[in-house]
Amino acid sequence: MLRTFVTVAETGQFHAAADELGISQQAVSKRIAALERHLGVMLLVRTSRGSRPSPDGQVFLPHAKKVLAVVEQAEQAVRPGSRPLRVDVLNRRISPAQAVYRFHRSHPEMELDVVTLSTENAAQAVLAGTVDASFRALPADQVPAGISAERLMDAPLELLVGPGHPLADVPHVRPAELAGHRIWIPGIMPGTEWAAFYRTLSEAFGLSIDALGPDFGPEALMDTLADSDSLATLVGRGDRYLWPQAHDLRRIPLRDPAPVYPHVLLFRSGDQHPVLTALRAYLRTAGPRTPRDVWAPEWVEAV
Amino acid sequence: MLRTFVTVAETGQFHAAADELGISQQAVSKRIAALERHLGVMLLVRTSRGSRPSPDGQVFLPHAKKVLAVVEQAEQAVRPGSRPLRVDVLNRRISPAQAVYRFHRSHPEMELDVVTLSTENAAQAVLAGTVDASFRALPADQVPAGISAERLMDAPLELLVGPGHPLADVPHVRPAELAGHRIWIPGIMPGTEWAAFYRTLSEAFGLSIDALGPDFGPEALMDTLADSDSLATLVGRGDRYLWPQAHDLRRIPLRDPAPVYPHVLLFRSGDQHPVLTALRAYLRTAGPRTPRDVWAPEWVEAV
DNA sequence: GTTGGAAACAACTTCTGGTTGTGGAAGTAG
DNA sequence: CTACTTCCACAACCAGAAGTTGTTTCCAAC
Repeated sequence: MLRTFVTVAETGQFHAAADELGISQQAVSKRIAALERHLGVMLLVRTSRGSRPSPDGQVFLPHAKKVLAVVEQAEQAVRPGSRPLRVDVLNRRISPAQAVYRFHRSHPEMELDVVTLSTENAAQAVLAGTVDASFRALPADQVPAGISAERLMDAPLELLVGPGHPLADVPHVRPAELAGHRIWIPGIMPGTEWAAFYRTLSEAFGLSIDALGPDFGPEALMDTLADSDSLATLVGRGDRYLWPQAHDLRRIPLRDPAPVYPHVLLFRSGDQHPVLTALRAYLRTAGPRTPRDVWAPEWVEAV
Repeated sequence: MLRTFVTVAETGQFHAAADELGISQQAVSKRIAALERHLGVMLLVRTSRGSRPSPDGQVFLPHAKKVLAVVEQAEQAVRPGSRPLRVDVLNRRISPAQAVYRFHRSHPEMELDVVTLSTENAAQAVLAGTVDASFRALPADQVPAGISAERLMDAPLELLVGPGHPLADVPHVRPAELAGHRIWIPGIMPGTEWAAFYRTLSEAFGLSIDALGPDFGPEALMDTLADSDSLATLVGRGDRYLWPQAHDLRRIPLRDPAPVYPHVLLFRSGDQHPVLTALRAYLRTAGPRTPRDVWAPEWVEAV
């Protein structure tokens, strides 16, 4: 209907538009009439030598073209084959996602989309082409054939506590000192490498990490933390949450050693997609540098 | 179809979306299936507890919302009642149109559209509400009741000639000196106040202005001028054409006296539209100032 | 007046897009 | 394990939207 109007406006005649659209002149007439009825205004002034946009039509024409262009973009975004690079992240707040956004802002011409797979098997999705790359912390022996893994970002962990927590005002804390404190990280799906990371971490330092419990979202977690004098959680440096501005929450860096969450980028081996190449290069240089004396699970591939 | 997808994505269930859209669950199912078939990708992953966007769906969702928003804008632009201010100009290149564009750029929040009425009777169109304001050079006695006229911009005329024209290199020229030169201004509709202006001008200074002839557009006129040693035309200072960059055309200001085209803004008396008020205020201050010793037709209302 | 071109109208046909009814898969409670 | 619930897909059916061909009206040009 919009396309019909645009075609008539550009050809100046119903019949020419009908030819171009491959339908009959009468069908064009009906479509235009329906569009005008829908909008409640006349869009075209009919003369004996064709049709020209009325004032309303002149105003509407660029909008109609814009709609068609946006529709085209929408279809392009999911058309298999020539679509933008698609990167999977665990969630959109963690530091790798933020780094991808920064990359996109500094290279606006590089088209890329960020998605969140709910799948456990991200490698399978990468192989199948559902996504082009995925940020994970996959153990080296779990990377299947055909998939490459590059450890691109180590996110140092920080303890997040409310103002009443015993550790609220220390400048930093050693992981071993967290033994006995209750650490709550809701929303971790069992069986994911995320869960494996925290399990390894808790075993290495004798922590009690409660990864279960319902996940009511980060806001609810923040509320709970702010009101509790004993509860704490772990976040990565660079993760983007509303805190600590709201709720007066404190981020306490972990040191000696500094546990890092090893973000690994999975992608199809040999994938030469230019945006993927550029993204990897960007992350190699622009990622937050790892502090000295880090701790990471042994099972993470050392790249 | 897009709205259906967005609704399902936001509610998470076909049935809830169907309720919200006022159709049956089966209809929603069909629509989504048709959309997925059209795009060639799965947009939703169906589980036994609802549906969530697939990676393709996650990418497509913001595009779909964008389409809906743009469609809404398009309808808004022509919806009678609360639509943007609509200003008619003789054509989009002349200085009043350029001034309106400048106003729009400096006040992006002021929504306004520019159209070109092909009607002779712009005042009628303003009264009828087809447009909210119209730039004309209407004689004072032709302004009908209910219409206000404000002379907002005097555009000094300039002679436009090719490099071979006898007047090509003079710094300025008096109108009377143009007697004997052939001046060609194609595309003037007889009976318009534009034609009346040039008729009055030619009578006042004994010029021979050829306002007839086919109008092949400004590019053709420029070509002709550039190649001719005797032809010239008149343009307003501030009119935006591709010249004089292309074709090596020269603009020669007219002086002693300086004829000005008196652009008058017509609008409904008492129209309090804030954008109209702001536009008039802007044009009063930002318009090009009139030089001393101007000439304008007597019949123009002196405001 | 006549002619020719452009768009609208009318009658008919097709098929899209809706409906109701039903079935299957997956979770959930007893 | 079985029964029940929830959620979506499939089938059959039906109305109306949207296409077709044929015809009429309007208007400008000859």
